[in-house]
Amino acid sequence: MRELREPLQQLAECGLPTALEAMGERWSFMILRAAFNGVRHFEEFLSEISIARNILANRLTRLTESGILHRTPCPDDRRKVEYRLTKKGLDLLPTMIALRQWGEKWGTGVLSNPVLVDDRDRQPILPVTIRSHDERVLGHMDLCWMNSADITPINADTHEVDDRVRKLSAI
Amino acid sequence: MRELREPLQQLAECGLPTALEAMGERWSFMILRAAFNGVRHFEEFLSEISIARNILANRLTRLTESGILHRTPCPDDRRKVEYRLTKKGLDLLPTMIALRQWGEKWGTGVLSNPVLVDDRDRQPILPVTIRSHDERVLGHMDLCWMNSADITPINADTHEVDDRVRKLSAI
DNA sequence: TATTATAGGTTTCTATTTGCAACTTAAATT
DNA sequence: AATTTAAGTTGCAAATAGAAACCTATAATA
Repeated sequence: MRELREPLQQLAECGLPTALEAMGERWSFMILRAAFNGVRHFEEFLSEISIARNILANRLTRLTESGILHRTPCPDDRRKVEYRLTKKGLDLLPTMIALRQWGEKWGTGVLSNPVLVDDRDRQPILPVTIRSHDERVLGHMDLCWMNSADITPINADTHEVDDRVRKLSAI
Repeated sequence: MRELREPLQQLAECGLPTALEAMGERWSFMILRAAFNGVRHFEEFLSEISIARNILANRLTRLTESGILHRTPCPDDRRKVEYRLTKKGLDLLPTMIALRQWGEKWGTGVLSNPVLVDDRDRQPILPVTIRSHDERVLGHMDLCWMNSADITPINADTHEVDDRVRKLSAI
């Protein structure tokens, strides 16, 4: 980010306000976390999170409206409703993990247990970081803003990393 | 995350509530974004963000109290106060970028410009992802929870990636 | 079949938070 | 000395959050 300041009139146009409109309300991230942990029903959310009924109802509606959750009445028990993460909702996982890791790192030294591991090798995941196109880990001093028109395109096919990322986000 | 559900009683103990306590209020992320873009003074925040004076004052105090911003009276102009990101605040960059990228990807197809690039090669950064200890990009189906006591330690020295990350977060 | 329990809400009312506008205080500029 | 700037504070109205009771449809139980 350095000395280069993002053109400030355009600050309003970035993705952050959009994201906050969907996820900026109180409890939204907690509901999301529960959903990632397999929670699917109203009463289940209610008992996992210490949230008021009406607020939960409101948030679930809003998360559904914004396409983060999908609401389906259960065919087998018609009292029940299933809330499931959509692709859009699942795509919030990096954000959520990043936020959570930050909380763990800087919070009151509660060493978190259990820990998130890669199912394949059972090793803890890395801290979420910002990476250059060739996967180098970047700090905030390594970043700057550029007009997208001024960027020299590189041949993405020669970069299998980009492919992996593209493939992942196309699930 | 798969079928393995995080022990739910322990849901309360993860880093997310901590993080949300500091960053969960309305405007906090917008203030953070402004700070990352070099905004440092009260009136400057006020003109960049469409926030009310009293709310801004309140948020700046709270962000300062939670150690995300550092507040210093300016020596050269003693009316002014400087708010600067601390290390703890800077460490929120991956979270913020992840959130922003999500907003850009799923928001109303406003192709964002300017774009964040690596200062070194002027190429756009990658989408923020979750990675295994050996840098593989992981999706939510690749993750599971494990008791930290049950994890087989690997020799971190043989993994230069971990070193890079460790070095970065030690700035 | 009648009764009770469960699931997923809604309603009502109160407390807290947000937001606007005006005011304040100290320091710098003209 | 008068004005402007910076960083707040105060007072008040509107919006939002939260607790508790209530409601409706369905399912399970006696």
